[in-house]
Amino acid sequence: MKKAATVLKSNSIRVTPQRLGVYKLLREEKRHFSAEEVYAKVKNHFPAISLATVYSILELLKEKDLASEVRINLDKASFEAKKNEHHHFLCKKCGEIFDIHIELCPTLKRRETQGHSIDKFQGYFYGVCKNCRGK
Amino acid sequence: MKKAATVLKSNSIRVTPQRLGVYKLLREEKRHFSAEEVYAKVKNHFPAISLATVYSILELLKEKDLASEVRINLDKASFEAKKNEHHHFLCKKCGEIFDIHIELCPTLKRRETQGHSIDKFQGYFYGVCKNCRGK
DNA sequence: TTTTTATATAATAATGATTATTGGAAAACT
DNA sequence: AGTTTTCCAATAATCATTATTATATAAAAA
Repeated sequence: MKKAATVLKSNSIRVTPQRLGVYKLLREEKRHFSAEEVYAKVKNHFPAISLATVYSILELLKEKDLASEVRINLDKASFEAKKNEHHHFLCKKCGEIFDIHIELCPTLKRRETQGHSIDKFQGYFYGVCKNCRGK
Repeated sequence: MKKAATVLKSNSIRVTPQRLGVYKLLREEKRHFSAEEVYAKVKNHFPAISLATVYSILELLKEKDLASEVRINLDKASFEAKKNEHHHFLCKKCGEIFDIHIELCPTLKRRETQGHSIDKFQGYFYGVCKNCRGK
């Protein structure tokens, strides 16, 4: 895997420690983070970083297609490093988000439906996760 | 179709003019409303109603499964009267939300995946709607 | 390496959606 | 009617996100 700094540069993002910190966090821990969580984590390395900076870095990574925002939670956004198209599952007990890798049916893969042209499709699943089942 | 007041009663919701107003709006105009839009509309009939009341009524309708909340928009919730399971399309040009009625593939109809049990599936489509295409 | 220049950051403040509170009004029950 | 319960309006409070701005810093130029 390419070094994080190289990826940023090749996307014409000026490399700063804060940006590197946020991007590496998303790439290395392969889970979903709220902006607050990113802030808390990155703060360990850069105590002076501010929440607003975290938001602006996340926005930048989104624009450059290095991160994506998931809105399966009703109250706040989650962020993850960009991966192949996949879908999400939200556990209503523990609140954790899981990636769902499922091959979608042809109907959902169409790039057009009812006259609308489709750029992107996101599948959101809700239920109880395997850890919480039987508790 | 049953009268709105009857539906509320049979769901053990005490009928008040405000509740009736909100519920009838969602049932009769079959589109998606933000809380602000519901407020503006219902205000025509009940000038004294407050936004907080609108939120609390929407919450109540959701609990009783008479309305549902859609979060295809990143910044605010949309509400609609409960219908059969369907999916949503958000136009990135005009911001309008359209219902998408598509038969799901068997994979998505499973009530279980990767060990998680699934209550609900929501498909979100993003793109350019038929009205905005070719503009 | 130093200087320059543009951009990024920190530290607020501001905004906008949603939720909590509270006192008083209306409905249901006795 | 009197009592109790629930509802509602009118804030105020909260929480996520965005805007602002003065200072700091990375990359480019000298």
